[in-house]
Amino acid sequence: MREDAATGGGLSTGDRLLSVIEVLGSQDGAGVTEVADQLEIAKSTAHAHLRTLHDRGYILKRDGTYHLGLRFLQLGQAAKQPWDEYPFIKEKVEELADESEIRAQFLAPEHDEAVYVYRSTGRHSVPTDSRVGVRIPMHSVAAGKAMLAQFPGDRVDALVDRHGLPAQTDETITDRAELDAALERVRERGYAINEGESWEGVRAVGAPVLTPDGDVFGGLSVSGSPHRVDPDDLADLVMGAANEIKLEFQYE
Amino acid sequence: MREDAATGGGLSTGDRLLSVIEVLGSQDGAGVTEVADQLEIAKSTAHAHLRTLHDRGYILKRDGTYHLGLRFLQLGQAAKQPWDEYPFIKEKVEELADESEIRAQFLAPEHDEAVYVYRSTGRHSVPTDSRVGVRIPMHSVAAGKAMLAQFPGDRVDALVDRHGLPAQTDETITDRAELDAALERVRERGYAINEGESWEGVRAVGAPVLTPDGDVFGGLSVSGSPHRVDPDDLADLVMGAANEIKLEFQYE
DNA sequence: ATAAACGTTCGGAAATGTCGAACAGAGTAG
DNA sequence: CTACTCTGTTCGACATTTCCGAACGTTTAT
Repeated sequence: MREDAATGGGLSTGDRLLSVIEVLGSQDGAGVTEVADQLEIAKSTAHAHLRTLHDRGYILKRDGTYHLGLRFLQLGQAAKQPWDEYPFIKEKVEELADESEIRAQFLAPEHDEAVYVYRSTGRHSVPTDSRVGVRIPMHSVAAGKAMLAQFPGDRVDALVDRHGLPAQTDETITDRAELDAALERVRERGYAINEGESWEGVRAVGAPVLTPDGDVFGGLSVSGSPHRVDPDDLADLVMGAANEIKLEFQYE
Repeated sequence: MREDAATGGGLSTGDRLLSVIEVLGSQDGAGVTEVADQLEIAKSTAHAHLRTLHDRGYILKRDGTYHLGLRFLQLGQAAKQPWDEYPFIKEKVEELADESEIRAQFLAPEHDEAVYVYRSTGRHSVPTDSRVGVRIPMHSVAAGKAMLAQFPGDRVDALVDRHGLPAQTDETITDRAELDAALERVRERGYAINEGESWEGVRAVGAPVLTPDGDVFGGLSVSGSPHRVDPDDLADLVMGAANEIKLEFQYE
């Protein structure tokens, strides 16, 4: 998959350990042979890695296959902590979902991708945090485009160089010039629209969340089927919420 | 800390990588030198590990120090998935918190420890998932004792051999005979009580959550200051909720 | 009962992680 | 403004480790 480890002073063994973790995370449960096959390493090697993770309590055996253990839940909470420090972000997401009666979400930029940090489906919500932690290319979601539009040009350049503009649907922007035009429109309007660019038949309206200093802190969006998402109605709501978060930072 | 890696076919490099992750997770942010000092390894070694994690997108630099990245949030969600498969568990925790008007939680047994999976403080909750993912010795919490009481004797033996009975407060059970007596009482009554054994001034009532097959699936408990926690009132509520979860499994 | 698949152990060859020293850069105190 | 200290970074060489393949034991399927 990646050869980055050898290139540039990384540790290939550690790299492989992470690959093993990813294999276990991307499916529910895998055995020694399955891990070895997927990573194209010897069974005995896969076994050694799994043993390391098991001895340390990071994975466990259930029904004869290995699974990620709850230690990752602890690490995940630790990783999320910087956002939990500002509880009003989660509150605003819930407010937004309640008022708009569609899904609302807050995404954070990380390593040039957008990551779902909070999500709410309003008062009548299915209580599970579906999609939390999921990474998605920034150019393919409304909140991501809203953030991109705030980045300096060279940062966008670097991002596109590294990841390209992978298509999620037929509507995804895959052309650099088209992206620039879209970002320019976002800056003019102050909000971004996603018209089936990440999932067919899903429309979203997103706005950037800035710190008082003007740094991009994340992106806020609401999404749902097109007939329930009217940008003219929702843009002010989303931008307002984003701005309220910005103001809350003042009192920290 | 641990020398387990060398002993028994583990990979010491991978072991060290996990240690680096733990250092970053146990505090907010650490630099190369700090990691090296804490693990007593060369700065250049710590640097190599951090680079590996950084190149793979697992950690990131913020304000000049390294922090866990949101990729761990994704792994954490994957680790939690087996419980999210049964949404009624989370629902029952919330019900329990609403009805008792104190905190309610569901803990899962893993690697001989109890891990907070769900937690609710009722309708007027602070919405953050505080304590989720935290690991705690089973003998020191109500839900943990409730689970322990269901384990076969040799499993309790193995657990005590491995971890001992570390004290959290002056009230924590640290004597094996005393633990056995306590577990026997739990079995008689059907529920466990925690009287300041994990935190001073916190009382809890817990019950085991079993599968229809009789396996221990987890533990449910409510907790709060003693004057708000009357075991005679709450035991039936907690045991009832635990039993309802058991019944829900039937329809899966 | 036989076969096939899986997890596990082991030794040796080859690859790689570790260390320390040296370099560069940022920040601070004088 | 300079000197000093702290940080993060690079590099080469040695020693350690990882990795593989083959063989063994165990379970599941035919």
